Amino acid sequence: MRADARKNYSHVLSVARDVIAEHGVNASMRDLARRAGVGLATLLRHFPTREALYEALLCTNLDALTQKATELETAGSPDEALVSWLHEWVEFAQSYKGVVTLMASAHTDPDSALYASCAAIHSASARLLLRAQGKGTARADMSGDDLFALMAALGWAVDQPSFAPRADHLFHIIASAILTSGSLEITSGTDSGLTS
Amino acid sequence: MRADARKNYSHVLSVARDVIAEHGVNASMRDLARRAGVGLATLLRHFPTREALYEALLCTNLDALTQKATELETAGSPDEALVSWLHEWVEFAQSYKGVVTLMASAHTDPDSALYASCAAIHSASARLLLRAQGKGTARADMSGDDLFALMAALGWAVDQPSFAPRADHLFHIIASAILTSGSLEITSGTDSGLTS
DNA sequence: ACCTGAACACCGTTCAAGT
DNA sequence: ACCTGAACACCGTTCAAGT
Repeated sequence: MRADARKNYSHVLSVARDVIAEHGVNASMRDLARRAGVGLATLLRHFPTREALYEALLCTNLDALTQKATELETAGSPDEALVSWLHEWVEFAQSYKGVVTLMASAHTDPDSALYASCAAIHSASARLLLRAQGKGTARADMSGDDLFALMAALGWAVDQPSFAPRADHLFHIIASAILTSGSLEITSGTDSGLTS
Repeated sequence: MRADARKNYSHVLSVARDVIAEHGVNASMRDLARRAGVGLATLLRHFPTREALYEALLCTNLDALTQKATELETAGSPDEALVSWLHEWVEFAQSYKGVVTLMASAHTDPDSALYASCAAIHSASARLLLRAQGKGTARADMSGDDLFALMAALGWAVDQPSFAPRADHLFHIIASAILTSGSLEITSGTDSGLTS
């Protein structure tokens, strides 16, 4: 890659970070190009699709997320690990408005630039679930697909402005729906160690 | 309303039913007008916003839904009523692609044409929840807002093509997250510990 | 009263022309 | 190699002109 190209590439990426923080993942590409001071066609050759842009934008976050999952696989109790993982996920979901919807549709489209990242998160989740199920602390009648769907649904909900105020509580309800018992305090008021 | 206006109104509505069944709630208004053989401006004066169109389109469904809720308030056990209500909701959510997202954003916007319908469903849900909580068969630490958020999240999930195959099971998981025990089989043998 | 074409300001895609 | 303006086919909004 030529020097000017590289400069454009990284500059667009940094401007994109600001723009989607403001307007969410459906922000206008044209507007983004304008704010980056670059031709629209230039932006689109670096990132042919919206998803390609977000893949580049989120790859470090997504890698950190799956990295965290592998750490959790050997640390602490299986149920605590699962809850911690869920917590990480929700924090990620809240980082950029609309990112969950994007990933939910990408994770079944092998052509999507986000497909691999989704698959990684999906399988990391499934491993943590399986470990907890082995100990009997997670619902036995749940598949990796179910867990991913619940994660996506929870992530979508907390992303809605109207539901965001209840995010912590919704997290708690979903978490207790996944786990079978014990490790999670149900009683209201106490913060059940969800802070990472 | 003049005769020709009335004819346009109802014809647009019937064409809209087909178009959104095909393309979901984000179908192009322009395309809809074309298919209805009517000027775009005409369509937009009958239905100034997309939500106004869907309010007119869904009002019978939505009325039937809240009607069903009031019936359930006095019929059967509170927990069974709640599950039946949840079932009705999911069926509605699946009737038109994207309708849940539309309602989730409408339900906090008093200016939306769908606001009243959302509020009606919200409060009907809250009443059914309260009755079940009175009998101790629904989580005590859950508000009407939480229930509505869970309903929306579930409705969103089953609307995603990738999650639709697991719709029944996701329904089951969410239902058992709301209820405390008993009427719904949760996991084999073990008591779920979901009691509040 | 009601309908309509057209102008407007957007959007993402594509490509020939520039350096 | 890489960038860019412009043309293209869309979108929803608005309004003056028609009946």
